[in-house]
Amino acid sequence: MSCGVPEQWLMGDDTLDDDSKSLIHDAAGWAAANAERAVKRRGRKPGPRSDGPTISHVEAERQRREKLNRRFCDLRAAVPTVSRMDKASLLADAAAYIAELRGRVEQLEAEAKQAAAARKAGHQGGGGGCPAMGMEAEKLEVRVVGREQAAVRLTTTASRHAPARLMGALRALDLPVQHACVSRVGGDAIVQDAVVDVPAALQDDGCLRAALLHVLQQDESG
Amino acid sequence: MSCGVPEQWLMGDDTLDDDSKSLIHDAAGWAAANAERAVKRRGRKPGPRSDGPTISHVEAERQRREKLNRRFCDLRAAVPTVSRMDKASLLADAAAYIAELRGRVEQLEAEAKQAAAARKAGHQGGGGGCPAMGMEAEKLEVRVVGREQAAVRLTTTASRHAPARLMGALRALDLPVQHACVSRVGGDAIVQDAVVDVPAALQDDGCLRAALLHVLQQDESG
DNA sequence: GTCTACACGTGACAC
DNA sequence: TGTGTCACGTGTAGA
Repeated sequence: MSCGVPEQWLMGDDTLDDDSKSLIHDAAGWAAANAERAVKRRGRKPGPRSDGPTISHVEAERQRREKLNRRFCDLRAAVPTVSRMDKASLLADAAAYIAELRGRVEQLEAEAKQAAAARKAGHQGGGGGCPAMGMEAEKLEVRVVGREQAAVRLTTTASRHAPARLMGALRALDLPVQHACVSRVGGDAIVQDAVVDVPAALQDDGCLRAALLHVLQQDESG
Repeated sequence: MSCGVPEQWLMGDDTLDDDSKSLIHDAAGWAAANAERAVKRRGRKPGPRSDGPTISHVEAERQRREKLNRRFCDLRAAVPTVSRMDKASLLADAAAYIAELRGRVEQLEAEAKQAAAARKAGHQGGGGGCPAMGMEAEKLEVRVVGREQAAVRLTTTASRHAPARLMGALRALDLPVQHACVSRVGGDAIVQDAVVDVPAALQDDGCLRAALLHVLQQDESG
């Protein structure tokens, strides 16, 4: 098996099939197993015994010890941080590792929850279906310039993803962006300047601005 | 202490201060402790012994057993899923619990890495998912700069509304835009430069680029 | 030599 | 009833 123990644990029962079901209850079988166990035998000697009903008890206890040691081996394989090859230290390390893992799970789950909450926020307008919420801090300026182009400036203070909103609105109106510049000032204020192509039907400041505002109000998410 | 064991574990050493440092090496102290230990004494009888140098060995072994049982108690407290009050079962449950925790940590970390890329469009198309159409004329460069920011450059030639796509992708990944600049050159080629905030989980060039590409591929419309 | 850790056989419970 | 688990004292091996 060789689970990494120094040279002990899982005593010399190498020839005994470790099926954990091979119960040897007759004296002959136990004697054979005991003879093969002679190598690297630690504990007390068998001593003078009168073979009675206790011999099955001895074997049962032996198998119990084997099972326990096997479990120790498994646990040792499951714990990556093993300070010493000691049984007691292994138990302590296992408990510490479990605590560490649980802490990491807790932190990761909290992060996931927070991220999900932050992402879901805004999509569900908190105070009723008024789509104009948050527009108080927005200002949209539009000026048609030249023959088929317009300059657009959107200033926001409470829109985490205002760039996506403006670009999405321009796409919704099919206004190709010729140039754009986004700057965040002071953490939450965002100034966006853009130059877009404008079809003939929208070459009016008020008309274009109304169309853009209408589309912007459809997308209040962040 | 009462860590939840049935009525055993932490044998009748109730009067012995469990400081794990009270070494009783003199015969009188051991005799007193042994007398108080008389209640609920399991194991073998003392038998006819000639009080010699073994008495300290007995006490040392006793303290080792106590320490081991204490560790068992601690481990039991750390494992929430205890099937049986058995020592071997506790070891197996601890190993299983560690495996479960590790699996959860792995999954959560993977989820955190992927951020909310899967939130935009819920599982579209079961066929492997190679929507590389139209991507030949696109190039995305990502470089994490500074502590929590990244520079992104998207160059496109066949995407009429590439600005909306990039900003939408940045919103989908919840990457706030600090600065951005869009320039159209020659009619259909568009160069976009942006500086975005990046959470700790995505502060890796390859990881961030993969996430952005994945989201960009969801939005091939124009 | 001491000290630490372990396996063993064994008596005693408990179900 | 036995069957399973535990604590105990002990012998032993390594540092």
